[in-house]
Amino acid sequence: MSIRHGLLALLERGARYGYQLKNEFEESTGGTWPLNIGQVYTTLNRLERDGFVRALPENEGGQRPYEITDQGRTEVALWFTTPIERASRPRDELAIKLALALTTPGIDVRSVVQAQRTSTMRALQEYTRLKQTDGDLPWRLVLDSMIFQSEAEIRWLDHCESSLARYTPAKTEQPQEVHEHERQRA
Amino acid sequence: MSIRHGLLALLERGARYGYQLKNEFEESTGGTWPLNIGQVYTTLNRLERDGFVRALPENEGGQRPYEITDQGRTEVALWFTTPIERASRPRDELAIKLALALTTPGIDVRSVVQAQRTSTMRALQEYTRLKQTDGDLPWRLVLDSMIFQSEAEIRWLDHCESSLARYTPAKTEQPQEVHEHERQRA
DNA sequence: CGACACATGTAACACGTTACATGATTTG
DNA sequence: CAAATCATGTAACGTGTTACATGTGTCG
Repeated sequence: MSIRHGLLALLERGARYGYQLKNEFEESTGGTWPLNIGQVYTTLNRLERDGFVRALPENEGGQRPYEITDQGRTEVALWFTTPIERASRPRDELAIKLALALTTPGIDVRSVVQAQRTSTMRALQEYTRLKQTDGDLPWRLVLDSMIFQSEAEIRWLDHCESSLARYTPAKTEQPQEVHEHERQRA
Repeated sequence: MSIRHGLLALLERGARYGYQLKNEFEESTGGTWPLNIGQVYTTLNRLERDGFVRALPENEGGQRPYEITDQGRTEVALWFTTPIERASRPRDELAIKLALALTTPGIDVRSVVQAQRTSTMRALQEYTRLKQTDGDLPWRLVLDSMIFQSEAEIRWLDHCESSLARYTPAKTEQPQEVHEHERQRA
């Protein structure tokens, strides 16, 4: 529902037409999440269907602006004041993947973890590099969000690895060739 | 694509039928992400359509197990070895919300941030409480993931607030004797 | 003129959600 | 017997993605 509400929030600043909405949406997050223009028009139709926006007559430039309705304003206000619960967010694919990797035979969880960490660290470096660039406050905060999330992910991956080490006897990590795998568990 | 790949990974352990898959999927993440049973059957149909699984004949118990195909095995392996990029994840609704709140007139960003923090901290407490309970490793790691993410979110929210303070002159920070309900909007 | 940005829209499709319909088996 | 659990499936709908079709205006 981010696009729906996002566009609605943009319309609260005044009437806008599709192309404008796409640009302002992308600008406000520094192009972090590109928005397909087609999506804008379908979303606007749905918003109109639900009574949150109203299409204005086509203007001189051949543009078709939309304006927000009172119902739309209520909806935006509700969106802003209602916190986002973790349970209502999409399933965390990475967590699912690792959880399943643990119990899938023939999968080396450690290499899964390591490949992910390498990728995430590269992303983190790119975000940090981008931070040197200057931009407006909204964009910088979005970027910071990515950074905080990446850091948390790396920490979690490290944590997974050490939890793993505690549960499964290390294979051939270093030259410690103890035959741990013979050990039995109660 | 988490369900699709999740079910496929479960099928790599052996043939399973729908109901079984639902249960194993939920168990492996400790019920963090409940899975609608209807979704399982539609997903199985799509997986079959795409050649990743094969329906087996109905057995004595009236169950209809599916088995993974070679193509399916390749797909699972690819899933496990390919890191998940941040760009390929769903848009971060919270980041979008805050970015837009900053430039939406009449929205008090600070209260948005605070409401979210309160909610997130409550969730974090609940996760921490759950950690006392015992469960298997996959579930504990999923829980840890939620904890790490919540902590990162709180850190980010704090960071947003202090960035905000640097940009907009603080209003009435300490003595909150203002009757909030009297406040007018431009 | 040709390329590019501006601007609107549709169609087909993917995944996911909810609700509904149906029946068998187990258990208090 | 009634209720709960097990088990399969379908229908309707929602958001989001991609690709396509179309047209105007501008600028080198």
